[in-house]
Amino acid sequence: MVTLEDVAKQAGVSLATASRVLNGSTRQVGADLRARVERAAYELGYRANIAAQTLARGASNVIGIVVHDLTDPYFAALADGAMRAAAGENLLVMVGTTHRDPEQEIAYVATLNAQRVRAVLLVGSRVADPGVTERLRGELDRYQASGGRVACVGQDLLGVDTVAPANYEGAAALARSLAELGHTRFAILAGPPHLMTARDRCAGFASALAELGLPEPRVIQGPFDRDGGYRAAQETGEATCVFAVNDVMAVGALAAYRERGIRVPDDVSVAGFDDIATLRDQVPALTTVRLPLQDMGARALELALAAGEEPTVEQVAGEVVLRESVRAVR
Amino acid sequence: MVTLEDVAKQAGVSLATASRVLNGSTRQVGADLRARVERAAYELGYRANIAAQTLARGASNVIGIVVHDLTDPYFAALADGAMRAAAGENLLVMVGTTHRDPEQEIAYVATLNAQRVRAVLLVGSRVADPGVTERLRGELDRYQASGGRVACVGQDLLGVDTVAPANYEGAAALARSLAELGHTRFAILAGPPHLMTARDRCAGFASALAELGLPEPRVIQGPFDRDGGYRAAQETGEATCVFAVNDVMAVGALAAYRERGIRVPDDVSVAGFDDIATLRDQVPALTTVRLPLQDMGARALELALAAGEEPTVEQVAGEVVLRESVRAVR
DNA sequence: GGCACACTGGAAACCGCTTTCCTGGAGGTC
DNA sequence: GACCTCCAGGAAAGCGGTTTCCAGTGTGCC
Repeated sequence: MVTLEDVAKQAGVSLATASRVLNGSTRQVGADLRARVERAAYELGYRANIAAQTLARGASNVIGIVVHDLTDPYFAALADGAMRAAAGENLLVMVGTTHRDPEQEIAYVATLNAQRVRAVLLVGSRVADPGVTERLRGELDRYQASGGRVACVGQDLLGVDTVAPANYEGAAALARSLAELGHTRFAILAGPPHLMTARDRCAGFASALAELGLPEPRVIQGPFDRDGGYRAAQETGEATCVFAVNDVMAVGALAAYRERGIRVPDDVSVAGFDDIATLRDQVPALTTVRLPLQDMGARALELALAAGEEPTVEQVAGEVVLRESVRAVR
Repeated sequence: MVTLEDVAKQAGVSLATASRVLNGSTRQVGADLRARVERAAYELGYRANIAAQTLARGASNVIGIVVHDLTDPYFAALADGAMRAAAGENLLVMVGTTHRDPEQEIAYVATLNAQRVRAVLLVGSRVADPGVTERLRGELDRYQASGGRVACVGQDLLGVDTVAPANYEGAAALARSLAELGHTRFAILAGPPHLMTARDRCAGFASALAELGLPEPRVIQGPFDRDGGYRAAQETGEATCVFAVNDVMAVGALAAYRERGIRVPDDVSVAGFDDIATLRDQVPALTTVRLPLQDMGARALELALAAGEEPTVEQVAGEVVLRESVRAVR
């Protein structure tokens, strides 16, 4: 491994000079020494040891992103947005996937703290478990105490900068749009009760229905993924309109109805949430609530990096997008 | 920031002892000292500084994965497989996305080298540009010379451990299956000519047709993504069977046909490649060549970590999966 | 009882780089 | 011409760990 010292020696200069030339510094270096150093570095194929730099500078150029599942396009889009923003700031990205295990999430924060990453982005729904939240908070406190920056995408549960999609309001708006089409008997594929995102969307939808004086929707819980939607769709009974709390579940529901010969939207209307790009070509096209996922990811990074005294919570509105998977009744 | 020295001081032991207790070592430490150190570390909330550890140990516990685009489910699946494998080995993962820019890929290798990561995984098609390949090779050489490990998923172009999907053979097998259904007039949505993956799949398909004595397929080039498939599908003319070199393009093609009132598979059969999980619920279900993407990602990491003198090239077979997007003719 | 040996604990060298502090020379001013 | 300032270059002190080497102690064996 060629070190800075090798370069300095070959160029016939001091370590300090070589460092100043190669790795940026406010100090000037004379033209000929500078050239000698650059030449030596090139000839030797020098690559700075970033671990050493990080140690000496006391600051790294890495950020960490913790997501639940990269193969879920929702997280992929958020992560991608954050990574583009990071690339723009010349930051490297460390990605951890928890596969929905909150313990893993806590462990990642600890590890990223040990790595002294500049910022940590927690992407994905918080869970409604005070114990877990408490311990996560503890780990974050420790990290922040040593100068780490944190932002999260999801719920404002941690007292850190947060990009919060308007799950409740978005679902409520969707409910009103669907009610306007004449639907009265609703079902909600609600996901798991401990996931705040699922819960908020479910609650928003249900409360909008209540405000309109419509009958209570049938709420069917289950996993937050495609198969969860598929299975929950078996139990929607008489409902003429089904709201899945995310697009991936909605696609599962579409598959279930298709198999059973139930036509969407003729027999039942289906709506999702998120507006996942990969699913835009579904047939029938999915009615959903669009979230600007990439922007949200990028914004979270910005929030984390901006110093901000008080934690900022940024609400991101969703936009109801009516497509062919729903139709008007009567 | 609490350092090991703080812990040692609080526990009343030497730095060496504290290090041995907390950060793993072959050496034993007496029970009471051990307990004192652990207690002090806990009380102070000590987190080892990994940059320092990396520097001192001369080896990091990080690997790098370079992909083209995380929001493309193909890469997401490969990356996920690799990340699961990495988690099993207790390695952290640094992910870089090139957005299909080969220069970015080279730059990432340089950066990851500077980070002294344990291994680098290059995921995604090589490009048919000798200049780029040459420079990438140079950067990899440098990295490997200093003990770095490299593996790649895609083509065996770099003289490193490679997991190589059988693009040519898979496409050929698909062509034979489709020919068996009676099709004779084919079109290939071929993607861009410089992408080896696209090129190999296209060539495999075409040559199998040739061997069967069938007329030459119409080859339509374009981008490797959904919109590329959508646009290319405008030009398939008289073909009764269209092969898109990946699933995402095939979905684009399906959308194009749908819009134009061309029924799949009644009017035209469509097949893709990869068997992307997120697209399994497409209607009509996509005929494709299944690749075990997650396994491939995991395997690439294994290859990289295993010392291997000679670079291993591991062929991964694809499995033709016939679904409703194709039908027999005549 | 004496001696070799295994083992635990600590001092200190080192990993590769940054940055402070110091030195000497060039240039400017009165 | 003396004095001051400014600046380029180098020596060396860290950054926070790991690990080698050494010393001291307790144990086993003859």
